[in-house]
Amino acid sequence: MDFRSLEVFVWVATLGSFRGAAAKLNTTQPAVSQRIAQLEADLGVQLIDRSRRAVAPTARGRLLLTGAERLLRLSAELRAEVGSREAVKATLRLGVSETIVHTWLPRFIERVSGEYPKLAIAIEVDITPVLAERLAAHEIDLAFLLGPVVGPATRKMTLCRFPLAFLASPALGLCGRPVGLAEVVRVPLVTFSRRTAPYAALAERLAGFDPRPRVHASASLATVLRMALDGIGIALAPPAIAEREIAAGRLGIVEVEESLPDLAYTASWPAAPDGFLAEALAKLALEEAGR
Amino acid sequence: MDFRSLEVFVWVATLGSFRGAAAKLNTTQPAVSQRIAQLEADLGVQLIDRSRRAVAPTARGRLLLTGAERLLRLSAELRAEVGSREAVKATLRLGVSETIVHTWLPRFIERVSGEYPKLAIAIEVDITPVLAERLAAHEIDLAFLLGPVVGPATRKMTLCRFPLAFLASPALGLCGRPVGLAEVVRVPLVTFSRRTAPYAALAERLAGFDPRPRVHASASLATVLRMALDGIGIALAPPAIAEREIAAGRLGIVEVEESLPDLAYTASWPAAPDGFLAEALAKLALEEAGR
DNA sequence: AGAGGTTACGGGCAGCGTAAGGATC
DNA sequence: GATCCTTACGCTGCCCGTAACCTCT
Repeated sequence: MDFRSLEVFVWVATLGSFRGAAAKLNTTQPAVSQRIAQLEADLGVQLIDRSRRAVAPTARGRLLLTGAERLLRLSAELRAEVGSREAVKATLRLGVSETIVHTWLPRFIERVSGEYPKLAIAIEVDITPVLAERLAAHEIDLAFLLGPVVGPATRKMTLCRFPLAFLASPALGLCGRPVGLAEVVRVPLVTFSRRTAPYAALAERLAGFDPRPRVHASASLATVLRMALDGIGIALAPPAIAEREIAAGRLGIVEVEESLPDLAYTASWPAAPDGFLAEALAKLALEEAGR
Repeated sequence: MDFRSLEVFVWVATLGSFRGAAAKLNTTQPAVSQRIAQLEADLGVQLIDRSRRAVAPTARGRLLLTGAERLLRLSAELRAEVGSREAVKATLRLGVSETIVHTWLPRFIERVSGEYPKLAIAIEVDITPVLAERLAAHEIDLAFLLGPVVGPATRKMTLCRFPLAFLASPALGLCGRPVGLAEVVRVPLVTFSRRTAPYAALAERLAGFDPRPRVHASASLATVLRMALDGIGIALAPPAIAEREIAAGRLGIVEVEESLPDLAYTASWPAAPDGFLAEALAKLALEEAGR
């Protein structure tokens, strides 16, 4: 009975699948089989009921599950307490919204590399709903994304709020004076992907307009900016992602009275026994995002 | 960081010695060295201060010590909770007083073999003070001996009480009628080894007699009985050890008014992280001793 | 000089991945 | 028949024990 076997068992019992546990643990399915078989032989007890398609822990297995989760949690806490950060050697899969990539993610990565030099971070950039799914499927360990993730098995921490603004090329002549929304929407708007919360909020706000304003959506925030820079449309995005362009005068903030809700970004991670590192990184992210 | 490394570390930190830990864990000193070095590399922290003759844990090491003890205790509890007794595979070193060997130890061994078929028990028979020392030195894991063991790091459980009696060969003509102590001590007494509590109690009781009664002491209880059977003296011992001889009429109980204190036997085991099995066996012993 | 910890080296075994086999829906 | 778990097999790497070395008292 070692930590590794307990970890494998916890994932098999939680996911109800040997293959799923193998995928989660970056190993092969026979390796998982072998560890479970060995654990059962070691304890002299059947732990997993394999008779059905979806495997499930037996009564004894459920007993072990709670105990194993506690042991793994305590061992992770102990590691964090006595071990040096320099010695943390692992790979953490991080999902991030593009907004964050263009704001404080570089600072965060720098900070993590300094504090955990042996920690490898695998970054996945995608829109919030995709990341939320991957988080639920345990395919990423930590995500910085828009709004809280629903689901009981997820822990979260609010990181930062970005106000939304209309960003336009100065060539459009909309900057430097108060402008009504009706005037703005004569030019196409360019914003986040259709499946995101800001797009939905914008669509709701524009519902009454006739003719219906044109709204372009891009899954790539960099592309949104590019389109605004080229005068194709007005970007609805956090000014924070375009600091350089605004400072250089290539983009300006359109002074619209009506405000859209801020974008609240949160860190989310599964409340799994290996979530301790994710929580530590979330705290670091909070520090960096707050600057 | 696995259970084995934590166990090795706990013993090194507790005993203040690599060699001592190796002896306790039935392995070699280099193996202990390697495990500690590996644990330190794994955590990226120095855990043991080797600068002095008696090694000691560093500040970080003390942190790890408390956490490791808790983890080991919890894992032992988890094993006991979900694992089957048939699967318990270990060697437990048991120290027993000779009295118990001659009474309920065979029943106890039988019972343990039934409940824990893969558990090997190494029995050491000796007098209580020797066993208490060996217990303190972690050279035995569990002891059934006379009276409680002093020491803060020891847990105990009262098992049984044996009344003391004077056992004499019927040829001496002392059985079957009330006899005063003064008459008894005309014959030499034969009892436990000089270093034991019953011997001390007897010596105190006989302090006022003149001439001083002769008292033979034997480290072997079987020899005490042999001497009584041969009429060399009167045995002061629990009748329970001589049931067969009494039933066969080869020994009789001398009816002396003044009674000596009962012998109270206890199970004792170190409050070490691996004491869980010892505790379970002590409970079994309590059941068998109570019959 | 002796006791105690470290380093070096060789053998054994557990654990993993690949590949083939069997059971269940 | 497709999916999922088990079994078989070869390999790598860890861990242990033996032995030689270093250090401190």
